[in-house]
Amino acid sequence: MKPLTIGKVAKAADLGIETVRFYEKEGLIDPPKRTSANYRIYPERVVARLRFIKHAKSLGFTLKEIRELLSLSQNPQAQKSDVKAQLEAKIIDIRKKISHLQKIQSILETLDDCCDGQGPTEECPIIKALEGGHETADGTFCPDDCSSAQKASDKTTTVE
Amino acid sequence: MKPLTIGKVAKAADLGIETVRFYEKEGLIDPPKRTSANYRIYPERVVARLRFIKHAKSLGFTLKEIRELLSLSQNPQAQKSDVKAQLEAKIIDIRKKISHLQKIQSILETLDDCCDGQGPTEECPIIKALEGGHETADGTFCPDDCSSAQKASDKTTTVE
DNA sequence: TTTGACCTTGTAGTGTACTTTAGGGTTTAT
DNA sequence: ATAAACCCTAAAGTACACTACAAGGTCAAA
Repeated sequence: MKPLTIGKVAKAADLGIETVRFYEKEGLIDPPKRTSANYRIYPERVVARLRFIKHAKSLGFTLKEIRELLSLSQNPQAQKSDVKAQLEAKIIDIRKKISHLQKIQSILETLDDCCDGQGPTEECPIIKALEGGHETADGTFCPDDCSSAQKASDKTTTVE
Repeated sequence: MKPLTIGKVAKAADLGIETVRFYEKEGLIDPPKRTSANYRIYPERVVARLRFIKHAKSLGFTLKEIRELLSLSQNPQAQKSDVKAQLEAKIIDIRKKISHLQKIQSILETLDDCCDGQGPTEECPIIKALEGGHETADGTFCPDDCSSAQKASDKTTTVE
């Protein structure tokens, strides 16, 4: 009755039409059959697949990783443990990102503490700290002596 | 005596030559004067500026934000509180990223727990969950009923 | 019948931060 | 003198995931 055109599947999966075509081009969904007017007509199950893509993406999987997950889900030889392994790799990945951000957060907080926010930027300890400092093994900045910079700053700004 | 050419400042700041030229094009460092052969000759202080850029970048600032920080540091009208405000905005930014990743992490762990990793992918509860589910206000996936999916899976896989 | 909503293709643009390539000229060391 | 090491420009390429545009063809309703 109602052929499932691209606009309908896009709406059902809450994606843009262009995105659906893009996913076809990227091999994430199969090229569907066409009407005589060359319109794409999809089977119902493509909606679940598009939802899968959307949800996996929101959990931090890249399209490349999603392509792998989809091929696992379609391969009768594949084991659930293969999917589980991909998932666990992503968990590790996310944990690493979190701990990197936490490290950055604590450095930013240190820098924030080292400036009292009084006066012009000429003697700004934050800027001074970023001009000096060094990098740790992972390339992240690390201030050399923020606390002493704060002391110096205190001395110059608290003389009354 | 030894003119500070682009190769020397790049090395001193631990950046590629191309990156230094790129930062000039992007307005992060001033165009330096040139020799008669059109070679760039830098003042000493450009090294501190490049180090500043590198360090700020490693703390999660974008080039655009760094440009703003640099213009604050050069503006005699600017207050330290302006720099501090930028820093605090970035801290909030990083905190948001961390909490988003923590949310994702817990969802991924839930999904991981809901699969025993036994057997082929046909009945994979992880894939099933990602095809269903819904999105929360921020667009992140949320499984509908992972525990019940696990129960169903248990039933089919533990019959002996 | 004509208007508007839908569909088609291919190509180009977006943002971020570079990196690479092509095709030269210059300086320094041997 | 010549070769290696350095410098120059402009443009294109990279990765990621779309998004927009141009220039059409098709379908349903008023």
